[in-house]
Amino acid sequence: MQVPLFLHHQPTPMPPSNSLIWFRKGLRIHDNPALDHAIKHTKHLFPIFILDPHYLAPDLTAFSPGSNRSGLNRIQFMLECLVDLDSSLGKLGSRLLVFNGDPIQVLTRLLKEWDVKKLCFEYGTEPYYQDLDKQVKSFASAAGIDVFSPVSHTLFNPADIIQKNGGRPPMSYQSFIKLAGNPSPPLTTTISSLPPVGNVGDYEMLRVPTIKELGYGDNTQEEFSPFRGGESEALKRLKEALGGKEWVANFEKPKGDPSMFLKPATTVLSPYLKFGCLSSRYFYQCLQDVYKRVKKHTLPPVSLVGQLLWRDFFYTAAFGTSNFDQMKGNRICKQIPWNDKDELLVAWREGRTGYPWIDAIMVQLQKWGWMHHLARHSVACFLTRGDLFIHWEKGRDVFERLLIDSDWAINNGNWMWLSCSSFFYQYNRVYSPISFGKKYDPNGKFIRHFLPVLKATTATFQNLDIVIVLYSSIMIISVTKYQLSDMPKEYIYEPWTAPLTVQTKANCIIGKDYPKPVVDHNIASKECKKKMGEAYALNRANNGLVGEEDLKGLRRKLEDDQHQDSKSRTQKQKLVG
DNA sequence: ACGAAGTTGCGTCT
DNA sequence: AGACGCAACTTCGT
Repeated sequence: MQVPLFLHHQPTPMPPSNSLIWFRKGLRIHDNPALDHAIKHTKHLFPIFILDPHYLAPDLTAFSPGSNRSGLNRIQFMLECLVDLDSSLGKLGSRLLVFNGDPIQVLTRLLKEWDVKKLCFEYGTEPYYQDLDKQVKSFASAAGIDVFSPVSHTLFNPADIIQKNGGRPPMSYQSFIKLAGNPSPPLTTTISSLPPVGNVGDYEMLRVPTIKELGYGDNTQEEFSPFRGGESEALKRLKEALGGKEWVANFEKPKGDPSMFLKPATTVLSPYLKFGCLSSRYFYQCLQDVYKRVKKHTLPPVSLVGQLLWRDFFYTAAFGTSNFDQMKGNRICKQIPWNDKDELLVAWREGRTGYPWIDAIMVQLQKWGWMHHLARHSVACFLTRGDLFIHWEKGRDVFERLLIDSDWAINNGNWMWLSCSSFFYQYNRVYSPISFGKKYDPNGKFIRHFLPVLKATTATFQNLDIVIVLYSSIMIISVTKYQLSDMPKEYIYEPWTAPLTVQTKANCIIGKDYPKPVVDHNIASKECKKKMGEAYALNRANNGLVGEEDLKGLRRKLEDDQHQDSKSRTQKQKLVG
């Protein structure tokens, strides 16, 4: 049923006044309870978005172009979301007012100067929003401003689930499902027009800025994400996905092919859910509608609906766990003596581990800001418990910066999952950086696509710029030298095993044109499993309360053991030789 | 206390 | 393609 907007009867004696909707996530018109509420009984509506310099100021010291919090792909994606939102608001007789500055300062000033009586914004469950919103709400209540802050980013209210579970978030998916039940349906109101924007006073009205205007103009990124931001794009993408009825009904997440990139094996709706361009409740309802029209469909956890529930599962766990984004002081996180080998971290980050499958995925991350979830698993396992034994927080930082869909709860949750720090504990199951990719893509098409030329790392490109100026012909040679694409498929996953004649013919000498593997997977994974076993034992013995000193002690012991092992390996090799 | 189950491992066998 | 051993984790429910 559609109700004309200004006929809503409000049992309030007050005359219509000014409302402000503050967009943060939830960059959409459809199923937007904060917007729906903001337009009721309202004379003027001020729709605002605040560009926070703490988040967006360019940072030249970061390892990739962008701000200190985000790479360029996600900033670009967000700006596209804002442009689309502005255009949608425009069609309804309004517009998006964009401001620059500290959110609290900007917001409190605007509320005062515009005589706002009602402030609406989507509830934020992340610590960042919890802190921010506490300040905003206390200001509003002192100033006599009504605040409406509905939970509409997730299917459920995490607080409800935690309460139902006796105050703690459920730690397994099945127990979460049992508690969750069915989500409430999305709003059905269709907005046909919006109250006019009031007099904005002396403010200079910014349009949504471009990447260049934000000061990232001289970026060295060579290829941008193929995914465009915005609600319109989200709904288009959703419609396309839902059109494949059978595909939706038969979707099984673990069976997806991580090497598909021209036509990804998943919906790629995650970035739109992250920014709230797509309502999770609307998506959920659309999926239920498809299920009703087919005979048989897959079920959680592997189905598409199951994926939405995973999202809520992690949001709930994150909301109910202090220090969710770190190992120390995190009740649910195993204390593990990860090592601190920066050169290995950088090799992983820049896609030069010497394992083409791993490196190609990391290049896809740099260029596209998106990879298939199994590809994420593969590289996350490799960095942490599988091969390099580097802290999951370091990998988390890289993903958080570069993924266009990076989402605080989900990203941290998955890093704990993959590193066997929480949620998942079967550390003996290690992804092979060789055979895992091979089983989907035996010819190495994915590798050949993402590793044909030099990677778009800042350092490399800075060096190259100089080369271009001075010796342009040499540059061309050095680029072609890095080709891995001609490596025969027998060796594409393990190029170091190719005979020198093959390497020469492929124009790719291992150790010179493409790196040698940074670790031997067979040895490294065995050592990692052993370390995990000892770390688990320590956590068990200390009943989860592992102190700094305990961890230091175990780290020393493990390093000694490893030293002994490698010594005996060398001796064995000598004997064999 | 105990058993069952757990979104997505690998290698080897048939 | 599917089953099994590998070696064994935790959480949840009884």
